[in-house]
Amino acid sequence: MARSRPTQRQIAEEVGVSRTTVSLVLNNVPDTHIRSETRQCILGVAHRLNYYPDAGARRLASGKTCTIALVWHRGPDPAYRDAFLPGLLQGITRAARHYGYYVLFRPIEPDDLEDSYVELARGRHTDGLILSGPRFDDPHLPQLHQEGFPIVLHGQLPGADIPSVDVDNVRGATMAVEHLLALGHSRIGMITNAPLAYTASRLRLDGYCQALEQAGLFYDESLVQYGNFDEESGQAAMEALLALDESPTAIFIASDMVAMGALRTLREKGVHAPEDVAVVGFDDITAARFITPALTTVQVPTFGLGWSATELLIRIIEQDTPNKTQVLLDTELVIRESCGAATIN
Amino acid sequence: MARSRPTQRQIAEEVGVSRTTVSLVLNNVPDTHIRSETRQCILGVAHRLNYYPDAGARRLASGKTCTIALVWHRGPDPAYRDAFLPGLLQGITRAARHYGYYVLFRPIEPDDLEDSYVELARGRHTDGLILSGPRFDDPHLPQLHQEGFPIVLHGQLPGADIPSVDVDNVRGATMAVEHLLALGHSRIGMITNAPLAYTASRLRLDGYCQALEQAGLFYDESLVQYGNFDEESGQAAMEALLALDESPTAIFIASDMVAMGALRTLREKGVHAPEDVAVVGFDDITAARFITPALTTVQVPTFGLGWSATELLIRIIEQDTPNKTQVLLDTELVIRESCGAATIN
DNA sequence: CTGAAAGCGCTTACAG
DNA sequence: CTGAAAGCGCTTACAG
Repeated sequence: MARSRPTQRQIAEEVGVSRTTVSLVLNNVPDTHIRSETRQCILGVAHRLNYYPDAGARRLASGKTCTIALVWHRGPDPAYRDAFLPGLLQGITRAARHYGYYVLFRPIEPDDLEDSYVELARGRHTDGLILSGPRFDDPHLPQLHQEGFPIVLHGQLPGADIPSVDVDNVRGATMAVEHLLALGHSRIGMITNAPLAYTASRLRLDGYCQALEQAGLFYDESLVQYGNFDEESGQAAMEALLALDESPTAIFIASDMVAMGALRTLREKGVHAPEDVAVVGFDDITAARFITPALTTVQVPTFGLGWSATELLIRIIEQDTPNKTQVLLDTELVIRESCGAATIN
Repeated sequence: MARSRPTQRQIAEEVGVSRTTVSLVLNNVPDTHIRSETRQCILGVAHRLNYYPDAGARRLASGKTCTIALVWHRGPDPAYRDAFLPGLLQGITRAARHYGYYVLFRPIEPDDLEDSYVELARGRHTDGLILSGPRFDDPHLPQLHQEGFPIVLHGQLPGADIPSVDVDNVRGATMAVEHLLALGHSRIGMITNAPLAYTASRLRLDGYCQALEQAGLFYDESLVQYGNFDEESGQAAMEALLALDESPTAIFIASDMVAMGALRTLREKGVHAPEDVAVVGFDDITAARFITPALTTVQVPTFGLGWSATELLIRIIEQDTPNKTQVLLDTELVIRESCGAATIN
């Protein structure tokens, strides 16, 4: 890039007009009546010169970066979270583009310094942050929020009033269990997606309980096992459920990744799904439709989460904060083979 | 961010020193001997004031953005390409961070204007581009490259001398086929990952041919079917192979996604893998290890591709261009169940 | 309808 | 060892 790029000054000189006018025209500033000829002329020269405004200069002068950042906590199980990344990122970048923003991507590894994203805000690299996978023990998050820096969480931080976008975990879980109930099951087990310290995990368990209660069934603690993001945890949990005196006829597994392990165990033990036990997962990862039996699951709207988070963030940035800054998105039940619904009809 | 942020000027005034000195100290400019006390004092005040340099101002003054962009062509089958995104992005962001760069993410939808990434370069949003999934018919790519704008391709553009990083598709395919040969197969079919217009597709077919030739086997056109990124194409291709008078005893499928369809067809037809037909895939998508039988496949080093592309790009940006600007990364064969190797021993 | 001018917060020769 | 000064390329009141 040795050759010097065209500037507004050059255009101004060539057209014989002030730089102000050039800036006004190029930015299409409203309420500024420039003679149509002048306007056309400026636009023409800009185009001929192949002019693009310098991002750095514009940022400095305007005080806006027109950039948002996605801060991506990889979390305890990177592979699990990676399953959501493409959809989320697409939702974010599409919305950002739609509103004229750029997207900076900043992953935070588990062992990264926790403040590694603070400079993005403080150093004015970005006008706002989407923080995916917020940590309880992150001291900078509440502080930045307090100072008025625009932040939207993907996920939730209980007790904090920070704007957030998340999937409606309770309803998703309820839906899954209601589906199993509707198929005639009354002894329904559950494997959580993770330890209950994780908000999503707690909420999905709540949904399970609510659905049972609604159906007039009692909560049986022995039917609940705890997953831990990965396949192995699913295998262990499923083994425990199969070892019960009276094992469940249906199981809601609050994570497809965990369900992969559970299904493996069923296969190894010669227990058939859905004939011997019906299974419904959660997340709808890619593998869900390739596994045998194809997994009935609760689909997380990753694109929608990204889009909503971005829209919310941009409204906050542009001082148009909506009343409701805690958004929950609905899930959809994707019926495949593992629940037995297809076989029944 | 109403409250005004601290600036170098403020630090300078507080310490009683010029702004030049502050800048020098804060940037740790070498060969500039500032008195140690002054230095400490400046650093101290900067820290106390919670000073972070303004990114926009710095960009404007220095002419560097310290940012690279990943331009991500979603391609004809977004779902397929999404499988590589997390790994690639992680490689890129890790390397970028290591060298002090930020990463802008810019997806290009199939129907986007082709020039949608040009402004990133021309408007000085970034010091260089990684372009994943380059298009033949993209007129801006050669032009930007010609002008000396730093670009590294992820993938290849035959005939262009643009720096690029790619997986060694030929060797990967050869390795897969050699594995099947070593298991005693001599009638080995192939399903391509995509039409041959795609470079990777062509190269993987080449690798297949080379391995056969090396083994003294003849290329039998009827054993080669053409996939098209997705499951459905895999089903169709597999059906065609099964319909042959003498169907192959082993099949190399140059895409795991396509292999998912092929395996489905086998299952439906009651043909067992690996007993009746051995299968080896390519890519190692997440589903490969969850499917039954678990898919033996050629693993694409997504992280490594991202890291290498970034390193190469940054060397080019920093005028330290290596001699070799076309990089091919090795693959690794991941042996699972579908090839029968595990069963044999 | 358009222009002269200040200013955004840095970096970087240049001078001492 | 340190400072005065110019300049990066924009935007934006303000004035006419």
